Amino acid sequence: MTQAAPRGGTPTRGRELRARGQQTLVRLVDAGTRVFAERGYHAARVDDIVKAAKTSHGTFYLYFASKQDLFGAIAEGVAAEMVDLARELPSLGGGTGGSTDDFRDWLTRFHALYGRNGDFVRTWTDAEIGDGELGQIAQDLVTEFSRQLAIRVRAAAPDLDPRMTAFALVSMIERTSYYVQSRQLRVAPTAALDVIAAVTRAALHGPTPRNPTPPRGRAVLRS
Amino acid sequence: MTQAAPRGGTPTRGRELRARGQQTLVRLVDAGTRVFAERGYHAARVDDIVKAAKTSHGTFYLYFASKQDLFGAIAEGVAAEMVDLARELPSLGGGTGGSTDDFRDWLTRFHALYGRNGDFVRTWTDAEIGDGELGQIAQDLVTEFSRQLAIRVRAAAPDLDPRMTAFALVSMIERTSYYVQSRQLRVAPTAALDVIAAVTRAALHGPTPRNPTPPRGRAVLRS
Amino acid sequence: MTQAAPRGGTPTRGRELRARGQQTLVRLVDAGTRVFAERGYHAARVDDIVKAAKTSHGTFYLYFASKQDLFGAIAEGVAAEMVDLARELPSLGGGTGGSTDDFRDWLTRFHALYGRNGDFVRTWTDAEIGDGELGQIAQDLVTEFSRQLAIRVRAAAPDLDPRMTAFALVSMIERTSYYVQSRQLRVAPTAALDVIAAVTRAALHGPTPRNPTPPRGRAVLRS
Amino acid sequence: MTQAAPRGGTPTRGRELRARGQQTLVRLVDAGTRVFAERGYHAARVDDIVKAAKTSHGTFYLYFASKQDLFGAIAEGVAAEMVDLARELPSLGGGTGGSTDDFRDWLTRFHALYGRNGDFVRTWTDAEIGDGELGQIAQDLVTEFSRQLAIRVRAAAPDLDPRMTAFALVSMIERTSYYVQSRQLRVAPTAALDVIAAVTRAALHGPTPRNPTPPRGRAVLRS
DNA sequence: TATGAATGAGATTTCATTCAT
DNA sequence: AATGAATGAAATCTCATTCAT
Repeated sequence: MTQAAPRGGTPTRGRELRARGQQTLVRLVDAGTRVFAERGYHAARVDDIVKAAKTSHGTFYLYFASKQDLFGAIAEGVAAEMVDLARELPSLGGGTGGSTDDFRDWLTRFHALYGRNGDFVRTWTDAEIGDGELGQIAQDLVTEFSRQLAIRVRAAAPDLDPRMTAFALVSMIERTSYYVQSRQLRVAPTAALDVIAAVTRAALHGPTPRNPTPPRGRAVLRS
Repeated sequence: MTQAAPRGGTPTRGRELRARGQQTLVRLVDAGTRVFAERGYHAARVDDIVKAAKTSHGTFYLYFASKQDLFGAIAEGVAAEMVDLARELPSLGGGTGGSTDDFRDWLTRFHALYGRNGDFVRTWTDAEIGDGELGQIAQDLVTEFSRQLAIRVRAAAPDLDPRMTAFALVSMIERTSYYVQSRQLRVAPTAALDVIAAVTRAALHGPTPRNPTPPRGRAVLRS
Repeated sequence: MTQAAPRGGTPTRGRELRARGQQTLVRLVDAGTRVFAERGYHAARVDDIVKAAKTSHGTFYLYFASKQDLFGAIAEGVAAEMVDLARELPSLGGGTGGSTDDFRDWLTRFHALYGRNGDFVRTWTDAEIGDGELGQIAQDLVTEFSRQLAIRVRAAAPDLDPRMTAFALVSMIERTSYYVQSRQLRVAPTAALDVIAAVTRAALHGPTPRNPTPPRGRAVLRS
Repeated sequence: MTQAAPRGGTPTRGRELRARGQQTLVRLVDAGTRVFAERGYHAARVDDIVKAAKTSHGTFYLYFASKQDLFGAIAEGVAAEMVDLARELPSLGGGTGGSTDDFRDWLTRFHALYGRNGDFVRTWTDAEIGDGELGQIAQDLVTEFSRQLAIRVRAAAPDLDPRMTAFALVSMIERTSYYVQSRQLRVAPTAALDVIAAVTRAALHGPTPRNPTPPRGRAVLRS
């Protein structure tokens, strides 16, 4: 999970930046991330961004070809971070080892990363509509995320359809994080992550033992 | 699940609409639904909508106070439909009856409804940001949806935190439907719904008995 | 020589204009012609044009897709007028009739037309550089103009290269008109036209008899 | 015909340039000539120029006060060259000697010079509009050119209005060169120059004796 | 009830010029 | 003497909304 160094848009490509330029670039990327997250892609004004970055319109276009270019640059960085994280998904247990705790830890890291980037990620839907390239980034991210998860699912629960299960779990993980972070679901994050972990575990291996000693002999409830 | 009669905006409120007016109103709502779904809230132009409705700008503002007003009207209708559906969620098994098949059927109905409204629903994120009223509708919808599900969860699996589990499941159901409908996850809808149903069941009651060694003698329905 | 009815740009194409719209369109075209002529293409601001047309920015773009679109529309109209005039070039004497006076009259008409459009035409160089379509209009105009003249030249003086001679004469006619109209050459227009007519005549048929009775026997000067 | 040494703008005036500075100045002037010629005054970006000169914005303004200043400097140089050439116009025959061949040779030199500078000269119309100083240079050039030609005309053909005839001929010479150079008139330059020479000769002295059947005995064509 | 036309605030982007090193 | 970075005024264009018939 490397925090990808911000990467400028067209105008910057090929230019070597000195210290001062680097600084400005970072300020613009940071400001953009903040403003996009707060207002959404369309409502975010270039004016807001340059004000937040304490620079000028002209400077903005020295580093990025357009508002969309900046958005894309940020999106790529964020996507890269999240893909990196996905690749570090632990094994999900089953035959080959890997403990539930590993996954629970990973969820914590995911939630932390989502906490930093989630507001921005949410705006993708806004920005992507009608735009090929941006939609692609988002789609690739989901695809790769699911693919990584599917690999673990296959190993842990060979009977399940790995791809579909992975999509279902990714959906749950991402959206729940969103509801928690957006305060639409007001609970302690740890509690929410526990539930996600439990559902995941149940989906793959069976139910979470809820009481320390599961009522012995209790047959599985008929559904 | 009543398709809420389209409700005009301020300009319409209090006016009795004759047959012709009703027709125009319906045309505008339909056109709006289509255009918003295709382009998203911000990219949708009032011009597109009136063209699709084969009417004029002037007429638009005879029926709706603003673009947002139309969006809100549509959103309310859609939300009402979906809440209606949520209220028809069957019992999820456990002590009090209700079969897995009932839930699976309900999922089919959900998917069908989402098929009609999903594209529009997706744009809520786009429209809502930074806006109080619209965000409220979306939030209320999710809340009510989760509340209804939570009621069933509580009955079916008293040991689980109903609210949090409900949110996790709603997240999964909604997003997966989205991925399927948007063709990002290219699978037969029925297969996807089967997986959702299975995960839900596992989360509530334990793992799905898988084929290789079906629990002998056990009467319970194969999943 | 029909004054081509002004023709709107993309936004207008396909729309039926009512009386009021027609009026506005004409006002914009007139204002554009004036402002472009005064300031040149680049220095002309859309703001200047809409002010001169006593309308608003928004309205401008209701009729024309861009500043260039307006320019092109005007240019096409002007070019059409001038081509029409070129087609009315009289025979230039020689075997098949046609008197010098006819050509002199035509020059008067040309000069009058150039008087109305010349300032605008001058700006073509400005606008055309780097733009394919506009350059084409200008080029087509010159080509057609020369072609028409070449036809007359061929008939009147079969020994001359018609195309090249035509270009040379067109060059002279156009530029001299320009110098006269721009007051760079401060002479009575009629005098200038007389000279042009004389040079043309001399080029085609021989020198103008300058004294009522040309010195008989005077051998043509060795070239 | 001296290639006027490039002359720096305000910032340079009064400064003594060392070898390196001289070099940079020349590079800028060359680049400017090229870029202005290619793109025209308005479309030429200072950025293009400094890139072509392999230097920086900052440096540009060390040598020239503004984009216009550079343009003016180049224009002055070009104008000087052309005026120099105009002053070398040979006598045009008539009483005082001077052969047609001399004029034809001069045309060749003119065409060569125009070949080097024509693209730049063409942009004057673009740059000059609405601007006093630049227009002045162009105007002075034409005036002086015509004045020089008028002197020859007066000597060669006393009956003609020298000033007006000179303008007509200059118009033809310049524009035809332009059409040839811009490839709008696709002919061998020598052929075009022959025609120009012939028309000039005819205008001043009478028609060129043509080969096939020189009109026997018949004096001048009816006008 | 309907509509074509008009509006103008506001958004993005450009680029000649200046600054700081 | 040179340069990368910064500036901001100004230009073009958009589009939700209102007007007038």
